[in-house]
Parts: sequence; structure tokens; C-alpha cells
Amino acid sequence: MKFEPVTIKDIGKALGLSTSTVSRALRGSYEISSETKKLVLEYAEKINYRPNPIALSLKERRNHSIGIIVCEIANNFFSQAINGIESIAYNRGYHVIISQSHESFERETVIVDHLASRSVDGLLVSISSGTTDYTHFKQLYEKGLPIVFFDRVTSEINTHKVIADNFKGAYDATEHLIKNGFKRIGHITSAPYLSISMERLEGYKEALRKNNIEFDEKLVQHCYNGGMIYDEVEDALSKIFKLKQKADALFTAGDRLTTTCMQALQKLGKKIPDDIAIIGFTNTNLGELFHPPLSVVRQPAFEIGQVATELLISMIESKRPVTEFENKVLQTEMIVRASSSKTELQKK
Amino acid sequence: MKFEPVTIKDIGKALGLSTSTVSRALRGSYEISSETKKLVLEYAEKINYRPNPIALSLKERRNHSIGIIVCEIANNFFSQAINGIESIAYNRGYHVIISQSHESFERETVIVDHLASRSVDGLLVSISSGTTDYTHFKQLYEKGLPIVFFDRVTSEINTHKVIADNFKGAYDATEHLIKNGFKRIGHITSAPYLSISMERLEGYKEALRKNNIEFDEKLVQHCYNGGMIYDEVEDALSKIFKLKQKADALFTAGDRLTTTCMQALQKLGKKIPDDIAIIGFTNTNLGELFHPPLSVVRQPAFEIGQVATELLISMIESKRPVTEFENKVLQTEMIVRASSSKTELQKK
DNA sequence: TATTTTTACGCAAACGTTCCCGATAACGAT
DNA sequence: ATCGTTATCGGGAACGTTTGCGTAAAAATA
Repeated sequence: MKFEPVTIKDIGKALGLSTSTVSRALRGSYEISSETKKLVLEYAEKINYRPNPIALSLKERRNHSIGIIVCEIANNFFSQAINGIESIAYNRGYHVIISQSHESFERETVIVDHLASRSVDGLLVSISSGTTDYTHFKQLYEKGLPIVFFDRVTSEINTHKVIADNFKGAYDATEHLIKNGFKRIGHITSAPYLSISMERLEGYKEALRKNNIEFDEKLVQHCYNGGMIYDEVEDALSKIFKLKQKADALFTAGDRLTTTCMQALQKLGKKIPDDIAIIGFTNTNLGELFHPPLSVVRQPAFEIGQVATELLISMIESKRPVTEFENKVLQTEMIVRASSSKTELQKK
Repeated sequence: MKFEPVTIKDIGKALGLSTSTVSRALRGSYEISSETKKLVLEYAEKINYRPNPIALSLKERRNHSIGIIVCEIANNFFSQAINGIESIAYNRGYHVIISQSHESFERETVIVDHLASRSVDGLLVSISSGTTDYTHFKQLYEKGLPIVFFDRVTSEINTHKVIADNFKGAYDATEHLIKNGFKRIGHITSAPYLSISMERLEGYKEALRKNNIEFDEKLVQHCYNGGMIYDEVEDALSKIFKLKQKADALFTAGDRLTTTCMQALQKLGKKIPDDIAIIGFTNTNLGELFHPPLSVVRQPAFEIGQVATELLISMIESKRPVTEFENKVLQTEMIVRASSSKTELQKK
């Protein structure tokens, strides 16, 4: 099937004008008489003329579109962040193209290559958990393609970055568990080299140290697929449950990770919070419906998306190369519910 | 900032060849000597040449990209459907551009217009709940833009459609409640003119009729925003609870609708299933974590996305106008948990 | 050797748009 | 009458690519 839209040439032919006159009339140029303008505008309206964005892109060497790369959209944090991105992008006249890396390095490189070959003006990236090599980003960035990282960032590329205060969020969650009387706190997290994993692990460690609890490496388990593969999470939990000194609480460091942990705990027959308490980084708004209601650390996902988009667009529209980069850190919010408090049973 | 990729012209200049020769060499044309081919290919590889997709689009009058319009990606059904769409599209060499209508007719028209002005080769649409007029789709469709509807469809446009068996899913859910001893079954659904609402309402009615239960209009409540606005859902529930003949069960007809209902029931202090039982159309995989575990009717969202995409691509790539249209109906799956069974308390 | 065929490449148009240059006419000023 | 202005419009190149057509040189044929 073919879709044949009307062009500026068609208007010119119909009205006996040249394409340049029509073009200028459409843009309201001062050097076109008001009668001609009116004529062109009315005819264009009548036949529902729409400028061809492809031709414009070719001419202006830009697209008015930005690419988003996240691991998964079926994830509360990312779908909310995308809503934030969209809210800014559309107002500024940009399209967004969403791609999912599914936590795979290979897919990420393919996507980056595809998006970058001039089909987008800039990139908004949350790095895949499978990525340890950043050359695919570096190459394009050095060629002049604007990139802003959010959520999962890297220090290897010097550009704008927007993240939640992962350190403080993790610190608060861990200290909350400690203040509630838990002492052996397991930490389930994503791939160790991911920025979010490192920052959250540091927050966790710092809370332990400040409260004179010794850090035990065995209590930290890494799920390289970030909770997307159930067995990986169940394995991690099993390892923690096999320890001689039993864990009494869990701090989970990811959206999918937290909910998958809940499922695994249920399957393993663990009662929350009697057998084990839990608080997790997640942006689900269904936490209060869980059994028991789930304590969460919530990230300002929507705002993170908004800020990242504003920074990216400012880079895209900047005349001169940008040399000063921002490192925005937005605050998390802890919502305490029953899953992280000792019950009467435990207090005895 | 500007991003300056290398063009076919640069290669020609560097190698002392014309652009046409380079172009042909790159495509492996028979009329180029193997030495020249090798020369060009090696140089292109060396400087990492990528053909400009925009120029190609302009020339070939297509884009290799398809537009998706859904109301919301932060919705289990749609994020899963999008994953299905992506899985097919990428394999066939198509990009996807996702847009959200947020259930607004105005946004939908703007998006359609934007996407259609030749930036996509075809459209995959689930109609917004605010839409009763389909002329924006009709106009483009009649001009030759391929469109496939999924989930929320309309009979006013004669094209491929892919849906779940909403009638049977609703019938099964309702009959399940009846068989479990419930008699006054409330039905919370979306905008009445939406195809999914009508089909699910019919299934609900048919189950009542087959089981000799009289249909009561007052038990049906419409939430025009599909559960995205909390107050609307709470109002609907309040109306049902105010009835003289009290409802003893609820059949909810949407993804967000079901979870929002759960939240409202909790806030209203209703115990499930003792005060009221519930089963709902939703694709969340967190149902078993709820309190109580939630009975659901699950749609094959991923498969719906896949099938719709295959149909769309077949339309796009068809030489002659397509005149025979498919109306695919995929089966739902009912997962029964505690939220829809009478407890001992109720049975007395 | 003369002619035809093949090989290997270049020229230029086209896709839809913008924009730099001109070009033409009307008109007031000299 | 001549000139410079101004207003209004058209021609054509350019963005990067593909492709039909033309053509020189080389090879094959007569």
C-alpha cells in the first residue's frame, strides 16, 4: 500500500505559484503579499497539507526526535520516567523513540547504532546491566551526538547525569530496618558494576557502620538480570537463608527485584515480616495492596525523566559545544508499611 | 551541538569515485569491478560509514517504522503488548514509535496527525476511551496509511483487528462468581462506547441470563478514565454500596480499573472476599502477592501485539490494496485465587 | 583491421523542503 | 527620462541516496 500525501509542489501547481513562494507563504514571510498568503494558507488548509518531516530532517540535519534506551518498559520506575520525558519532549516539539535493551549489551549496541545513525537528535540512556564497555556511547558522543544518562550512569563519559539519591535512599531504608530492631539485613541487588548498585550498596554499608553492625559480604547477593529472571532471585534468597547466622530482614535494590523477591518469599513459604522483613527500592503504587503492605523507597521517576529531558534538549539546541555538565541528584521518599516492622510475635 | 556523520560523497571524494559508483559498490552491484568494490567496502568500514536513513526515507517514501498509539504504557496489558509488537517489528527491520493518548481524544488526534505525516509506514492503535469520532483515523486510512487496531477496536473502519475474547473472558469470570455462590455481581467498566466495554458487558449479561439471575442496571458503573483517576473509581464503588440490595461480588473490566478498585476497597474498609468478592481483567503478575490473592482474567497481551504487528507489516508490504481483513480473537485465561471464593464465614 | 559486445564507471534526476540570488514591475525621486 | 527603492515572486542549489541512461575503454568477434 502507498500513502501519498500532498506536497508543496502540488499547491504550487494548483495555484500557479512556485514552490518557493508557497514555502514562504506557509511560513508567513514578509516578502509575500497578504493576498497570496491568504490564498496559499486557505488552499493548504483545504487539502490538509502537512509538511513532510523527513524532507525537513534531511535539510536541517535534525529530526526533532530523541531516543530513549531503557532496559524494560514493563517496570514502574521506567514507565513513570518515560512519562516525565514525554511530558517535556512533546511540549518542546520533540518526538520520542523508546527502545528496550532487555539488560543485554548486544541489544544495547545495536539500538544505539540504529538510533544514532541520524534518526535522533539526542539520546536519553539508562545503561543496561550487561554493559561494562562504553565505547559505543563514547564514539557517538565524541562525534557530537548529545547524550544524557539517567538512573544508571557512568563516570567514563563526561556529560549531564540525572539520578536519584541512591546512597541516601539506601541509607535510610537500612537504618529504618535497624531502628526497627533488625540486625542481620540481607541486601539483594543488581549487577555489581552498575552505578545504582554501587551507590545503594554504599548507603547500606554506611548505615550498618553508623549503627555499629558489622558488614557481612555473604548477606549481599547480586542478581545480574535485575529481577527479570525468577530463578536468579530465588537462588539469591536461598543462599541467604542457608547462612548459619540467619537474616532477619531484606533490603532489595530494584523495582522488579523487589516484587520478584516478594514472589519468591511467598513461594519459599516465608512469612513477612515474621520470618523476614523487607523494604525495597520500587516505584509500584500497589505496595499497600500487598500482603503484608510493602515498605518502599520511591524514586522521583517522573521528575528524573523531566530533568534529563530538559538537559538533553538544552544540549541539542546549544549553539556552541557544551563544556559544563550537571550532575543532578533528586531525593527519594520512604514509605513505611507493615513489611518492615517487627510484629508482636518477633518482639518477644 | 552538531552531529556530522560521513556520507557517500565523502567516500567518493576520498577515493576519487563518483557517488553512484560508491553507492553501487556498497550494494554489491554487478556492474562494479571487484577491486573497486573491495576498495570502497574497506574504506567505508574503516571510517564507519552508515547510510543516512532519512535520505533513504525521502527517496523510498517509507520509513521502516511503525507507530503505536495506546492510552498508557504504565499498564501491564499495554507494556506486555508493546513487548510483543517490538519482538516482531525488530526482526522485520522496523522501528517502533510509542505514543500515549492518556485516554484523551484531543491528544489522540494530534498524535495521529503527527505520526502520520509520513513519519511512519503504518499504525497500531488501541483507541482512546475519549474517542467517539473516528474521522482522524478514517481520513488517513482512506489515503492509504495502513492501520491495524488491537484491543479497543471500531467497526467503523474496515481493516485488520486483533482482540482478546472479551465476551468469553467476561462470561467465564461472571459465571465463576455465580458458581461460587455470589448472586449480586457488580460490574465496574470503562467508557460504555468502547468495544472492550461492550463485549465484556455482553459476556457478563449472558452469564447472568444463563444462570437465571436478573440483570440490574444499577450494578453496572462506568469509569470514563479507565481507572486512572482514583476518585472516579471510588465514586463508582460508593454507588454500588449504597444500593438497597447489596452487591456481594465485583467483576472489574480493566487493568488499571481492577487495581484501583482494590485500592478503593481497601480505603473504604471493605474486606475481600467477606464483604465483597472480586475478579478482574488485568495482566498484572503480582496478583498472588495481594491481600487476598487476586483472581484475574488474563489477556494474551504479548501475542496480541505480535499478531497485530504481523498483520500490519503484511499490509505495509503488500503490493496491491488489501481487501480481505482478518478479525483475530485470542483466548483469555482465568486464574482463580482467594479474592473470588466464599470464605467459611460467608458460606454460613 | 573494423565492428560489436562487454565492462566499469559517471551524469543527472528525483524524493520535499528551505533559502540564497536574481528578476520583474511599479513608483517616487532626481 | 533615468535611477534607485521597494514589493513580490521564481530559479535553482542543497540535504544524502538510488537508479536509469549514457559512454569511454577494453575485450571479443567477424
